[in-house]
Amino acid sequence: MQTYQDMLSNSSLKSTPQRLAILSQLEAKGHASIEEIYESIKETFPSMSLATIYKNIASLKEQNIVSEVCNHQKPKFEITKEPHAHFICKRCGYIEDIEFSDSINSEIEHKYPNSQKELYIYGICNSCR
Amino acid sequence: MQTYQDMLSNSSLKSTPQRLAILSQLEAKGHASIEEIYESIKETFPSMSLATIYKNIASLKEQNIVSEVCNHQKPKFEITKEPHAHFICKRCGYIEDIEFSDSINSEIEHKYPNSQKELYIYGICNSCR
DNA sequence: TTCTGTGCAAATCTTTTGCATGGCA
DNA sequence: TGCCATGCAAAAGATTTGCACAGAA
Repeated sequence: MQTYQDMLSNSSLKSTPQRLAILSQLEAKGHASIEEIYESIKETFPSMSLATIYKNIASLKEQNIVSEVCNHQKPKFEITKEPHAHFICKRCGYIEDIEFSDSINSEIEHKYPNSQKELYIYGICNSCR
Repeated sequence: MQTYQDMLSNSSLKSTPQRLAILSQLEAKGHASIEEIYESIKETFPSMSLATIYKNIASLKEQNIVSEVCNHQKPKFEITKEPHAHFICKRCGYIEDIEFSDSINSEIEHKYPNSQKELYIYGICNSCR
């Protein structure tokens, strides 16, 4: 299993406490917005700057270490994992990782071959209903 | 077939040249961002204000006359139609309306009943590849 | 030691709001 | 005529940038 250190040294990015903190927050929360990452890191790491989070999310995205998840509120981020689908609440922005049957996956692969695709379902989650 | 006038008078919104212009731009373009709508309306309707577009998109969304389509760039909007799926390019934001087989639709309906769901596929479009 | 990363503050967008005026029903 | 809608300008929010200093390799 790859550590954050490994992920960073395999990329062109240096390992810094700020980057490790961002990655471990993303791991803990699963999905989080810039502001959410900032607020929770600040508690234990008060010198962390918001600009640093913006810059690092941008470089971690470029290196494909984190991925952006679209929703109807603020953009959220997750650590890049095996390809998987998302269920996303249109109202509150709640995100859930989901799996589909092989038949769906192959129908979609057939329609959109080699397109690095991700499947999303936007709806209203149980607690918003 | 419903005209824009009909849509507006069936809602609580008055018919104004600005609203009609926004709806006809959305119809012409299929999908467009606030800025794109603004730029193209301004050509023939220079007094149109950007704030008016923001306000109207918000009220047209509330009335479910237009819908928001998430992508990795700026939010885009479309006139609300029959439920349908979208293919969206992660790189350039290109949006295409798509249809799925009944088997996919029913598998998804089974997993997420009554959740006003919309299916999206994010990938890389042909011209970006 | 070198060069990238960080933090701050300023700059730049983007979006929202308040208010006086205009225009639809 | 009564209200809702518009346009402007200001305010508020979100994101990016420049630069001097700090710290990873």
